[in-house]
Amino acid sequence: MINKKQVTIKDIAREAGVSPALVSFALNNTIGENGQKRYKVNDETASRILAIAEKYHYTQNQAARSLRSRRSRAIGVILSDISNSFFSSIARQIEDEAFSANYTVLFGSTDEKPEKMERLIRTFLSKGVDGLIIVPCEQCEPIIASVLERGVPVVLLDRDIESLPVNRVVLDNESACRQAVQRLVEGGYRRVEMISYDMAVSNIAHREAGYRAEMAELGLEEVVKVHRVSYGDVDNAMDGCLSNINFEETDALIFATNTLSVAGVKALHRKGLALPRKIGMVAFDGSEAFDLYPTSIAYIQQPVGQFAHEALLRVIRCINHPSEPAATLVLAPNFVDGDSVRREE
Amino acid sequence: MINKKQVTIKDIAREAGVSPALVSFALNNTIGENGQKRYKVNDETASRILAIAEKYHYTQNQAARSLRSRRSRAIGVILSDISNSFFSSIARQIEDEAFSANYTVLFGSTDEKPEKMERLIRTFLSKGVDGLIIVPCEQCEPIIASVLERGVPVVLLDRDIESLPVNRVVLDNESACRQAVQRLVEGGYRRVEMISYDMAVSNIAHREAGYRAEMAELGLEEVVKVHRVSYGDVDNAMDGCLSNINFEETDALIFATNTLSVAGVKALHRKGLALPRKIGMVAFDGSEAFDLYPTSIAYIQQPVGQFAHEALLRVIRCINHPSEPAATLVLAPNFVDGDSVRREE
DNA sequence: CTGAAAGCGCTTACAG
DNA sequence: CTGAAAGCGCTTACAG
Repeated sequence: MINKKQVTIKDIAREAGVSPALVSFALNNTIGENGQKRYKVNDETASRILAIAEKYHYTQNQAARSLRSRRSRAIGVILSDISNSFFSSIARQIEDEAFSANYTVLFGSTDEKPEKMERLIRTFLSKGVDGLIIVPCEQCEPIIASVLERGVPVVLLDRDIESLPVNRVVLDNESACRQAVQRLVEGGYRRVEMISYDMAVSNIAHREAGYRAEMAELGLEEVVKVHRVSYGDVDNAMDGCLSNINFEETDALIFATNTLSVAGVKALHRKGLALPRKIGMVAFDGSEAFDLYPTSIAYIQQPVGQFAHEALLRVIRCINHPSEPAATLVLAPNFVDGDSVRREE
Repeated sequence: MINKKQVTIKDIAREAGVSPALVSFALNNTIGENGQKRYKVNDETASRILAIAEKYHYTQNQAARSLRSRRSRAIGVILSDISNSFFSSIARQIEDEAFSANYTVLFGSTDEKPEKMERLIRTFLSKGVDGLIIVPCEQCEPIIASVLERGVPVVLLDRDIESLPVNRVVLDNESACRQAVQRLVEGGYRRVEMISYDMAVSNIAHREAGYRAEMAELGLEEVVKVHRVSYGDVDNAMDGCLSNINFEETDALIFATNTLSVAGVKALHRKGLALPRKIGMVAFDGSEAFDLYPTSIAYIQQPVGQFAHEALLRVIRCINHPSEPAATLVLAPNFVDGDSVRREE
């Protein structure tokens, strides 16, 4: 920014008749997170300094501060796609809470591409972020491992990389899908299949595992079937996927992500398959799109607020206490009931 | 970030047997936007330097760079709410294009509150952003004026503040709503009313003005009516708003924003008012929610990509050529047809 | 084409 | 409780 005449600590020091260092102390004590002052400054001089700072609308030069203190008070958040509602909601909450905690946040979207992940991490690191919240994509374990080696605080969000000693906040995906199976079977469906992504990430894997486990538990292993569509043009892929399903046999579908769920309902609609009579379903995450659909759709609700809150909390804690061991937080899903799990007789 | 042993320009200089300054020149020439080199470095030494930098995974310390060059290569983007799909799509596009242009972006959401706007601007400025893209909210003219006075490059997005000498990228809101009226009237509706926000921002004002102007032009001024709901809990507000409308008289509704449109369709649905027989409508922006609705809904489509692209382009141009006069870009809306504007006889 | 020097604005030990 | 000094890593004129 081209600032004609930015007021500096020196200007304030001159006017107050003290040293620049003292101004720095005074200023940072007001900004300090907890009540206690690290460097005690005479209350009187402090308030004189603050008054002058106020008068000139002094704003700290973050670049100088970061350079010297090796802290940027910025964190990087790397998501799959910030225009996906699940991630944009999380982004919004992180933004708000980070702001309150006096941090700014940089967002980046990977589109599930490891190259983008790498570029984003590099950029954010050169910007000097104090920590990273990351939704890992396929094949990015080595990248994240190298970040950890450099001692950068990292929290993995939504998806896990089990082999890494890293903080994580994830959903209990297995139990989520177990519950989905249970409800559908209780509702009168038997041949429950899953539509998932062709993507090697932990949440997808656990959702599939939960589905399989519960089907087995209910003695339905012989009808287990997971259809996988590739990430990208979902609407198209979904039409293709559904055309491979024999709906005379298949009773119900569980969709493994929010995007798949919305695309799925649309595709079923296009095929003229009536919910819940012809086919039952459970979605992952709610959507505005369901509100106007004639049948209320049951879905697995993720605690978005908790995701955001916990991830931020943990990354900040990790910044302030780098030696604490990494922790895993598994959040409980909430099943939201709907008519789409009740076959009408 | 606590970096045990970050490689600096000095380390590279030592290994290459040159001065730190030369390393800086060499590095920045590769990074330089256009082909021409500002400081010419011997090709051989340059490539030697680059090889060493590569070898040690050198990443520039942005804080130092910003402090010295007074450029951060960061821009701040202040929106109403990044979890609103219109804004999150714009955010995503800005993020991508900024990344390609070697800029990082900071996002902030105002929730239409001038205090938040002010805090965000202060924070971003202290972070040293090179420029700002702002969706102004009510009562923030003085704040933005003071930013302009400081010489900070600003582009206003989506909404205008006419009194300010500032760059802007906005929609031709008036023509958008004129068209909406035309289509509804052509489709057999007469008593067209508008549902808008109780908010003093330019786009809302122009949408209302367009509606009024076209109604007048068609000789329907006596049935002009604008209902205003307050920003916040839209679903609730919408129910309240609709309960004040006599649907024996009112023929059709134009909704002034995307949030109002979705809330509107839902509320009409709850009231059991069938589209398009009982009531016609035009939405502002499309929505996933409409895809599953039995009647296809006509809407005014905003060129989201252009919004993002042009705003970024202009803020960067303004950063590089601060003396160029401010310019206004008015984007054309696109009317997407649907059955909701055709009254069935 | 290359080097030495100054300095961006701040914080951080270190003395007093 | 307060001050003087050094230095974070880089870029930028200025000489050569």
